[in-house]
Amino acid sequence: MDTLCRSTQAPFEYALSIVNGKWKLKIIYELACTNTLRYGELKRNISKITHKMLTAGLKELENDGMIVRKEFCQIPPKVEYSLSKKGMSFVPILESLCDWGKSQQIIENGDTNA
Amino acid sequence: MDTLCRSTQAPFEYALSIVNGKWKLKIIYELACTNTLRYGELKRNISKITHKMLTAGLKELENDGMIVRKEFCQIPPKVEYSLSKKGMSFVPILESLCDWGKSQQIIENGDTNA
DNA sequence: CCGTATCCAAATCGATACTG
DNA sequence: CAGTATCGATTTGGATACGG
Repeated sequence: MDTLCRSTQAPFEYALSIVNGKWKLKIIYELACTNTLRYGELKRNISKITHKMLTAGLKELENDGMIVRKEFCQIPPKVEYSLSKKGMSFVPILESLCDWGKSQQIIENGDTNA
Repeated sequence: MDTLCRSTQAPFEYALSIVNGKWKLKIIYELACTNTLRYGELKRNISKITHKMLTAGLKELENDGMIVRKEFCQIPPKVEYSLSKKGMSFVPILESLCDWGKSQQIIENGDTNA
């Protein structure tokens, strides 16, 4: 097993810089599930997240080009968030993460480590 | 794009509970690259990590069954870490993360978000 | 060499109030 | 409704000392 090596380190760090954080993956996951969500919907969907954390997370992901923020100029305000192209290209990784989680949850008993 | 849905949420949270953390993925990555590493080698390889963070991260990953800790009873002590079966099953995800990072780094210019 | 414990600084978080 | 600002409280993190 040596498909990972020093040459993959920079891309790896780059990916982590975007995705590593307490709420980042959850936000992306949520948008991947539902395509488009308003701020309040995200807030309600992501259990335990606070206002502050969500706004911070959304801003960072937007700055990193992962999500698109669409603001409707109206009163009361309305803002919709969705994944960008870049964000969508990340979805397969979320899927493998889910698959992995599922398979490991199933094992979780007769597990003999290597 | 609706391959992710409510039914994948539990596995997703499970995966995050193991892998979400400032250093977890880097530790796993490092072990995936080199198979077996002593504590001191890990410490040297992972840039910026401190003693405290590394020991904490290793312990959690060990508790979650991702890595195997092999202690040699000798003076001076020697401890080797490596990925468990479970940890190894996670490596493909690291690879896709690297691939994704690489492709996005390449784009990073003529990028028109969706 | 590896790991634990401790102390203190710094970053993060949660609740809340306020603006457009 | 969406977002910013602020202020304690809690958590995390770094440096260091010590023990097996």
